[in-house]
Amino acid sequence: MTEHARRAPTMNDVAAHAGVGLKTVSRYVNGETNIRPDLAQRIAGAIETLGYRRNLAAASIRPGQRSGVIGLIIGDLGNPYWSSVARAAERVCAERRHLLVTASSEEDPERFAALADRLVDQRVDALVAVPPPGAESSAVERARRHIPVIAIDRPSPHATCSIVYDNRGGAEAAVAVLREHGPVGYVGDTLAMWTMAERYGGYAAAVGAVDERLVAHDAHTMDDAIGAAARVIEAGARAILAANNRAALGTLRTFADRGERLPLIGFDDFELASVVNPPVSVATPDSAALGARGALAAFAALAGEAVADEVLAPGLLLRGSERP
Amino acid sequence: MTEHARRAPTMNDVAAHAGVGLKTVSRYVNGETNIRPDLAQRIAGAIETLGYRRNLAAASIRPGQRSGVIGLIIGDLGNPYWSSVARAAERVCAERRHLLVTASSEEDPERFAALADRLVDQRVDALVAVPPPGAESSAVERARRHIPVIAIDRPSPHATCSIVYDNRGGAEAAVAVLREHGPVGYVGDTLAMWTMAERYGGYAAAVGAVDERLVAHDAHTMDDAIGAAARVIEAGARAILAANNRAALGTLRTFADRGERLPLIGFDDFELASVVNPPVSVATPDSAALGARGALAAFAALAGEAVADEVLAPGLLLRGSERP
DNA sequence: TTGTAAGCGTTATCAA
DNA sequence: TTGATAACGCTTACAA
Repeated sequence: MTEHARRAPTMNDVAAHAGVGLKTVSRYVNGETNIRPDLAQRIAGAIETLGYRRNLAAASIRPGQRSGVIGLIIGDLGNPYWSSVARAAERVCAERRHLLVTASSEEDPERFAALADRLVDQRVDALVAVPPPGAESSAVERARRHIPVIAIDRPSPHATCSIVYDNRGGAEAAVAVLREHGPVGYVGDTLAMWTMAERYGGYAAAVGAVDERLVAHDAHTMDDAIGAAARVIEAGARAILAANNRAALGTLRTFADRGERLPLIGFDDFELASVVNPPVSVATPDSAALGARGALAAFAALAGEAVADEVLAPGLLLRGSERP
Repeated sequence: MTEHARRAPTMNDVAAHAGVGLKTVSRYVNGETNIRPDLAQRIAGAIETLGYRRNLAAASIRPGQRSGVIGLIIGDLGNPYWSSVARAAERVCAERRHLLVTASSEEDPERFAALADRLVDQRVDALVAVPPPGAESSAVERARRHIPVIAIDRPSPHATCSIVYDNRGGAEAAVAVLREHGPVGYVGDTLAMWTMAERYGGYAAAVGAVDERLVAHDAHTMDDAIGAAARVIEAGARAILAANNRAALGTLRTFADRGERLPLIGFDDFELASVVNPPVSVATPDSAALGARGALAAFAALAGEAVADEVLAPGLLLRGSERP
């Protein structure tokens, strides 16, 4: 039951048990080759019988040594967009035999700062983070003094580098497709979010003169999105750009309520987007690519390589809903 | 650029800078109260100007000290079911100011063992893990000698305790609802998976005499699931129990292909299950509860409290698809 | 090839 | 209340 309460055997215990010096055990454990075979045997036996496991935390406190752990701060692990980022980052870490500590900021600057500080204190080797809107800068700056910090999804001026999607370009491309059906409406969330501002910027650039009645920035919740979509449709929109997946779902719900469907392109892919009828087209930042590139940049920075900002081109997945 | 290359200031540096003893800084950093205010001031100043961050990894190597990190091994972070487990566990950890290292086993016993070993080596305080089908026992047993190990989703005989859902009961309840419409078909994955075997067991118990033609255990991929569902329907099923969400999606696709819909209850909730028409009913192990209870059990074990196996009752979410 | 001794950054002991 | 001094489990000179 309380088996684990017993003091864990140390490298010293192994050395004593095997009747060799401490350093020889260290060599063995670290896979160094120059060890007499019979000693190696004895050490292996001692490790086995004692149930010895090396203490990586202890090994890593020496300067120049790394912990083999990467930190990741995303918005919310429960959101498919973010969990996809995390999964991709985890995969890159696993290939390099690193662990990943994942934390959710809930887009709260204070929580973000606390998590970033904690991760630095825990001595993760590098930090991949989605800076929340607002005053994240000091937290990033602080972390940056100790470890490489890669900002993803949104840029951060203090990060080692930033990897973001071309949200603006994605919106422009979507509008270019929708425009032929008539006035394009826009349903999105607050412009305080960098991604939203970028997407709206792309929309505005593509439509030329923005008709404010065709635009909604208050799709904060699903209900808000439903209302916003209804408003935009009633104002005369003949096609809709929904600037995130909540807005897209709300718009779909509004279509159902009104018994009328308009050409629609959403933003951010969502599960089952391909299952509803017609399948929903989306301009989608490939979240997996974000996570993967972020982790890769972290490893590059750790290896001392130069890392540069990246802007990943958004794919436009046309599945059918962009047509009348 | 390479700001972080500089050697990080240590507690000793702070002590020297503030002109106080090492232990006094330690006291200050650990929030102990018996410190002369003026010394506290000097220390705070030194910490600020030096940009000192304490090294939690170094602090935790002392026996009896904990790392403040919990390990979690799930099937795949990219799967909403598992990411929901992770998110719930993370939330419980965050409340207790702990970090969570999440790793995906991909249901591979070897990968699982490697991850469990690594997490123990990294000295996480406790391990919450989903044991993959097959020979996980030795890995759990090994980890168990060092730290509490909580098995979730599936039982493990070597774990400190196991927290699972009543899959059998959920399947029985679902069949009880579907039965009135005629022969109930079953679409699921291999019985080598503990959860599948339990669900199928519940199905078999509820239908009494199983008609093998109405049963498919080969829904490994979405395509397989589509084929399996078609077979079961053609064999005369008048209602379907889909034993995981892939099976449910495949069955929905088959309905669409055939232009015919049967009463359906799925297993494991999925995003947008409530959005498709009609909304899909599911017998759902509340994955969030699994993660939360798992983490809570880990903390209980760490606190020296007795922990016991738990079987969480599955909820049956009837949304409409269970009717003709 | 092997082992001793000196750290690494922190916490704990204990005498001042 | 304070601060030498000794751990903690490991790695790394440096000898042997």
